[in-house]
Amino acid sequence: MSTVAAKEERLDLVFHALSDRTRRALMHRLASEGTSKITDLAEPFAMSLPAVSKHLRVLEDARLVSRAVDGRVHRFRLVPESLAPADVWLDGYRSFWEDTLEALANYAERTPVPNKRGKRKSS
Amino acid sequence: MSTVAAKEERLDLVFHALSDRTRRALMHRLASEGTSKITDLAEPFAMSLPAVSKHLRVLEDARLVSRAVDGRVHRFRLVPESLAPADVWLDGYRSFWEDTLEALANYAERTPVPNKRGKRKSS
DNA sequence: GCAACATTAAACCAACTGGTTTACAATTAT
DNA sequence: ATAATTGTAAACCAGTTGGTTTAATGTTGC
Repeated sequence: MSTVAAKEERLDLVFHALSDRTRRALMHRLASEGTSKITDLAEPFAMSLPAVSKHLRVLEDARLVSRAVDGRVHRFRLVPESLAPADVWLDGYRSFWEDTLEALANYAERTPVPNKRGKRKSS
Repeated sequence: MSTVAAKEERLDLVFHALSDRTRRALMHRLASEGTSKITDLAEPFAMSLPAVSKHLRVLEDARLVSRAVDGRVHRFRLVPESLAPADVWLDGYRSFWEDTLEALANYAERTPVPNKRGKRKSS
């Protein structure tokens, strides 16, 4: 197990799950509120319950959330460590874009443009 | 500009672009080989040129690559800093899953399993 | 037992995806 | 001028997505 193809499959699932703002919002709610049942999760969204149920299924398939069925209520919790593969993938490019931003910052320093947003790096 | 909705839109585009292994492979090639024309990029893939062309368009829409037309050849280069929004989003959850992994690592420390990878945190 | 509740299933829909093939337009080389 | 090269456009296709509405299923409370 843990073949290259399987890892690519995981990345497909995770990135796809993250590509919808409703699903990202669901994750956000689970992160801040902990375990929640689906009716509560669905409440703030302007869409039907089955729609939210489907979104949760997509997140579950990507293992980004897990489900605990307790009687008639399904409780979801975040499984944030499932984001690790995506993070590791991005890691491979982080040096790349930090170099670019660094270059950009250096350029900005030498250039007298006033509306420079102070998005400072620690280094 | 830079509204919440616009940022969500960017995340939608970036995560969607990353959710396909062919597109990730294209990014990988651009990262290792620098600027490349589309015929060269398409060569190792078992699909038609128009298919690769479409994938590059998706990456371009997400601003993950940029295109420079020079005569009849289109040269692509990576725009890795466009990964930053996705990285920032993941950042909001990193502490979460690192806590989990830390707990897992602590557990592993008390458990005689040898193959623990030394991914240390600075803190 | 029965009504209310929590959730999924099923059927449907329009739009999008990832791929194809064939045609076209533009540029370059001979 | 003509042929080869580079790439997109267009038309098409099967499958998926994100949503709906209307059942149906299982649980819980009275």
